[in-house]
Order: sequence, then structure tokens, then C-alpha cells
Amino acid sequence: MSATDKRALILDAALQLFVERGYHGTPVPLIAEHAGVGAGTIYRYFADKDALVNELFRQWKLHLGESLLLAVSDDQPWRRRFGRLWQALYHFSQEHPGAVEFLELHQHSDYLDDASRALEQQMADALFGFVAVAQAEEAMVDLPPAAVVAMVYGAFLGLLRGAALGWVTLDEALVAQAEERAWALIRR
Amino acid sequence: MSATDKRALILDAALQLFVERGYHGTPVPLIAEHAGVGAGTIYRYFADKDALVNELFRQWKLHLGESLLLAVSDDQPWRRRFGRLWQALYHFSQEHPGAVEFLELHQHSDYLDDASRALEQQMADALFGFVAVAQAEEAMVDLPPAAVVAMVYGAFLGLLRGAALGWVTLDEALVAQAEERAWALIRR
Amino acid sequence: MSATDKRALILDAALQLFVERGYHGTPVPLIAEHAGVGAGTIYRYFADKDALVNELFRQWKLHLGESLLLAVSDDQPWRRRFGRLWQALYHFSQEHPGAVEFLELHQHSDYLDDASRALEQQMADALFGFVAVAQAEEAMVDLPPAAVVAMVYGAFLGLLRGAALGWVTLDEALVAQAEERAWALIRR
Amino acid sequence: MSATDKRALILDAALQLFVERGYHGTPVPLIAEHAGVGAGTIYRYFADKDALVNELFRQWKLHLGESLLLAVSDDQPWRRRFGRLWQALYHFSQEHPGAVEFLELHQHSDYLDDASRALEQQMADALFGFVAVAQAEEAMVDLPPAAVVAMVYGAFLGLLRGAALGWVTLDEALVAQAEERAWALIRR
DNA sequence: CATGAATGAGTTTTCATTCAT
DNA sequence: TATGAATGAAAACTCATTCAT
Repeated sequence: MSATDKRALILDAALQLFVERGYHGTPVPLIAEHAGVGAGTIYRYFADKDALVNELFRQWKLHLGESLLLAVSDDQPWRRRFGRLWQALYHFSQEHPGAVEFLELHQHSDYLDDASRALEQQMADALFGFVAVAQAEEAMVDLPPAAVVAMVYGAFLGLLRGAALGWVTLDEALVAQAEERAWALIRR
Repeated sequence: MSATDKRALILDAALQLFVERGYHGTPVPLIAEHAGVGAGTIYRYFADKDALVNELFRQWKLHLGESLLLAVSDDQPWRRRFGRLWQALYHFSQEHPGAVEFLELHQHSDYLDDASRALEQQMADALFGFVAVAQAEEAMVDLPPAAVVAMVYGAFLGLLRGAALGWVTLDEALVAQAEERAWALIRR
Repeated sequence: MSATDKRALILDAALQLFVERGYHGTPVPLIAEHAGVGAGTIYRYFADKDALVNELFRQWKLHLGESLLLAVSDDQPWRRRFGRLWQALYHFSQEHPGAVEFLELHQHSDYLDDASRALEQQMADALFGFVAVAQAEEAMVDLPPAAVVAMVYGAFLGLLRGAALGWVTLDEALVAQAEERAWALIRR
Repeated sequence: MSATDKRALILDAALQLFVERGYHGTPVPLIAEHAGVGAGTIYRYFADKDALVNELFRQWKLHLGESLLLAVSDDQPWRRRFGRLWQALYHFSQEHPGAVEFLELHQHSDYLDDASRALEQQMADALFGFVAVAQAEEAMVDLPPAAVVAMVYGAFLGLLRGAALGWVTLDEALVAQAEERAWALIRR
């Protein structure tokens, strides 16, 4: 097995466990066990547990950010661009189970370092900018862009959480309906 | 100081610390320090740390549930009833800082006991029922009730999170606008 | 048992173990066991193992320094003052077994902090000053004061080491003879 | 590179590191890194870390012993023989930096094996014998031979330590003066 | 009742040693 | 033969919980 594989196994195991049990609730040896490696091996790839969680955060934040930016980059009507964003979010959450939930776990955390916080700010600013442009073209409701993003993203996270709790069954049909409602939330 | 006071001091300190640092990230002696009591004293009021967090969960879940049910219990037009619900949520979050955030921290947690989970289910069912009735009266969008609740509650939590991160300034005006948009999200 | 007692028990146990096994060769739980306390207790009195060894170093460096300075502070002939110094060193080493050896373990150590090093320098300077004054009065050989101190102190440490290895039996008589020879080493 | 070279590289790296950080404070992989070999390679030349340190000890103990015995083997006046011993010690310490210090690190160590201890005893006995003969010829002070060796060797080590701490600058001139004083220490 | 010093089980982290390449 | 990634046993350190005061 290559070193890259092992690193990836560790990150994957950590992602699932952090989502299920939280950062402080997850012992490093448990991550190792789930990754199928020795406990000491984790410290060959990450300086410490903090470095691991920060790398995980940045990896998924970047990955999600790229997916979302790609979705809205086309020159399309705003309704269509929003639809692609919403679908990208959905498909990302399905293809990378736990990743979106993980990114939300850590909002106020003591263990996120400056680089992680800076990246988070950058991603947020990109979304705020997207909303601001739409507002300038009178295609989106005139709330502070951060509030628009917060509500839409919050609504999506609500669905994800509902699915995790077994209250909602997320499928293409429901997500399409939800997209319609989310658009109603923000369209002018 | 009465015993009730001390119990309340402990619960209040625990609430703030759990929100800031998470359950596993908060040492019991730190709770004691913030509460202004001895570490041993906590164990005179709660069997262990698990019992404390479960009691806290149930206390606030009940409190929030009562506030929300009270808000929608009047016989009013649905738009009005939704508005009262939204405002109740907002005022609750302002009057009890941390409580709403705390309740969301613990969705999949290992440490919530059966009683807490049952209570959570009960509260959720009450909200789902509210939505179902509104749908029966053709006042609300025809999504699964759980999805409606998830999106609206998620949107509100998004605003709260945005406020905590300093991205949004929550005030009466913004919350009223947000209410309007949230209604757009769910109205038929 | 008072907190001071426990602190002293820990310091005493650490002194003996560090002399026998070295700093890095002594696990904290072993210190705890020898002190008759729990392993966690050590961390109530000392921030970490480094803080413990530094405190130990400063305690004995100060104590030894006081004993030596007291010995030479009287206004006496130089031969007599040296004799008192030598005897003080001997009695200190007998009354506080391990302390002198411990102080010599740590000459180039990574774990001594700035305060410990500063104290060491201060004690050394005091001895160098003592020699310089004796030289100014033409009572002591005209080598660099540091060299004089190094040789005399080294000769004493050699005896101590010889005693520890069972090669020499240190008693009043031998120490008195050795004092005579050490004076021959440095007198003008 | 020959096997002998690699073995020597490892021993040299270990010598310096053990002097700087102590045996227990020196990780094997660090020795490997300083030696420019792989960590696993060390175990092709030495059974384990203990075997390495014992081999190092015996190598330098033998080497130093030979140098000292060579120095005193000539049939010369005792003052002259002592002078050659002292100079041999000095030159050995300069030509093999760290070696003399290393030999002193390990006086009471748990990790020295029987062979190393026996060798140490043998070297000591040789020196004691040298002193005993000198005493028999009434050329040396009538202390126990071990005490004479301990004081002289200790005085030399003191200078070495003083040099390492930057308190003394060891050069030919100082060492010659120090030799004079050391002789004063032991001559009848 | 209230406390906080004490503790040992549990956590993070290190490192001597092995072994597949 | 040489390597260095991998490991698990052991180290440093934390913290939920107890109990003497």
C-alpha cells in the first residue's frame, strides 16, 4: 500500500469518526483501528491530532468550495445557477458522506488553526460575492448576502441533518422540490 | 445560596462551555470553576457528566418546546402562526444565549440517553404535526412535514450560526425580513 | 498529609531516581510510586516533568550555594576559609545524598530552562569571585578563577563518584586528608 | 562504503548524541540520521540500543586505557610519568571530542552490561596500581590509591566540564599550569 | 452539604525495533 | 545488504470521579 493510500485511509476514518463522535470524543487509536493502521502510524503522517483535523477541514473545505464554484461559474440565468449550486451541494454530500456535516461541526472550535479559519472566510466571501452580484442584477432578495447564504445553506444542512436522524429520506425528487422552495426563499 | 441556585449555576456554566468547547472538550472541573462551586459539588447534583448533559438537554428541549407550542397554539391565520413561531424562536435564542446552539450540538451523540432521544422525537413530532395540519388546510407547501421543519429550522439555525461567526448582525429588522423569506419558503 | 509534604516527597523521590537513572530514564509513574502518591498527583504540583526537574535543580543549587557561601563568609585566613568550604561541601553531600550528584548530571541538558541556567551561572560567579579575591591577596594560585574552581570542585566530585562506585570509603579522616591535598592544589 | 565505515559512522554519531542528550534522551532514528544511514541499518551492526552503547563504552574505555597506559609505561621519573599521563588525557580529550565526557556519563547506569563494568574495573585497577607503585617508592601522597585517582581524574574532568560550559578556555598553556597544580595535589 | 486534593483509567504522543522491499 | 515505513508497547499527561475534611 502506498503512503498516499494510508494517508487517505486515515483521513477517511477520521472524517467518519469525527462526525459520529466529535473531535474530542474520538481517541486517536480508534481512528487508527478504523483506518486499519497502527496508532503510531498516524503520527508519521500528521504532527498531532490537531494537524490531522485541520488538514481534514481544509481538504474538504477546498473540495466543497471547488465543487460549488464550478457549479455557479457558467453564465446562466440566476435560477439555473442556483439550481446547479443546490444540486452540487446535494451530490457532494452524497458522494462524500460526512464531509459536509464535518465542516459544520467545527464552527467555533478551539482546534482550528489560522490557516483553516482563513480558508473558511475565503470560501464564505466567495459565496457572499455570488449573492451580491445576483442582488445587483435584481435577481435575488435584498438581504445582507451573508444572511442569504446562511439561510439557504442552513436549510440544506437542515435537510441533511433530518436525513441523518431518519426523519427525511433524501432523494432526487425531494431535493428537486426542496430546491424549488429554497429558490422561493431567496428570489426577488 | 440555595441548592436550587447552585444547581442552576452549574447548568448555566455547563451550557456555555458545552457550546464553546463541546461536551468531550469540557472538563468537569472547568464547569465547576465557571459555576463558582467545587468540582465535587457537581456530583451532589448530578450522578455523572452524562447525567448533567442529559438533564441540560431535556431542560432546554422542554423549555424551547413549550415556547414554540405556546406560539402556535392560538387560533390564527397560518401566516400569523408561523410568524409567531419564528419570532418565538428568535426571542428564545436571544433570551437564552447558547441554548438553541446547544440543542443542535448533540444530534448523533453517544451520550444522549433514551429519555433525551424520546423527548427530541416528541418535540419533532409536534412540529411535524403542526405542519401536517397546515398542509391539510392547503396553507403550506406539500413536502414531507419533516422536510419543511428541517428547512425552516435549518434556515433559522443558519442565521444564528452566521451571527456567532460575525457574518450576520441579528436584529429585529433582519429577523422580520428573514421571517418573510422563511414564509416564502414554505407557503403553498 | 499536607500539600507541602507531598510536594517534598515527590521532589525527594525524583532526586534519587534522577541520580540513579537519569532524567530521561525515569518515568513519571516511577517517581510517583517512590513518592507514595498517584501519578496524576505529580501534575498537581508541577506543570510537567520539565518543571519538576528544574524546580529540583534550583532548590538544590540554591541550598548548596547558601551552604557554601555561609562557609566562606567568615573573615578567616584563606586556608581556614577553604577548609570550611571543603567541609561544607562534604557535609552537604552526606546530609543530602544524591543532591550534589544530581546537580552535576545536568550540565548540558536540553531540559534546564533559562532560570536554572541563570542560577547556575550566578552560583559559579560567586565562587569565581571568592577565588579572585584570594588571588588578589596572593593566597591562591594564579590560574583563571574558573579553572581553580573547576579543578577543586572536580576533585571533590571525583571522590564522591569514587565513593558511589565503592572504590573509596569517604569518612572524616579521608576527607580531611583530601582537603589538605586540595589546598595544595590551589595555594600559592 | 564499507561495512566498517558504516559501523564507525554509527558509533561516532551515537557518541556525540549521547554526550549531548544522554542515552535515554537519544532516539535510535536520530542516531541513524546523524550517521547518514537508515534506522534499520543500525540493527544490522548492533543487536539493540543497549549493545550499541556498551560497545561504544568499551571501545572508548579501551582506547583511553591504552593511551594512558602507553603514557606511563616508560621508565621515567614519577613527575615526568605523571606529566605524560596528564598530557595524554588532554590530547585524548581533544582528539576525540566527547569520548571522555561520554565515559563519565554512565557511572551508575542500568544499561551497562557486565563486560563493560568489568572493563571499567580493570582500567581503574590499572590506574590504582600505578599509584600504588608510586606510593611504594614514596613519590606520591599516602592516600588510598583510588582516592588519588579520583581526585586527579576529577580535577581533569572539572576542567573539561568548565571548558564545555565556556567558563574555561583549555589550551596548552593552561593545561600545563593545571598539570603543575595536579602534581602538587598528589606528590609526596 | 460543600469542597478540592488525590487518583488511576484513559488519552495523546514517542520510540525501539521489525520487516517488506 | 540497506532501508525507512510501520508498529505496539511504553511514555507523558489529562480528567471524571471519589472521599477525607
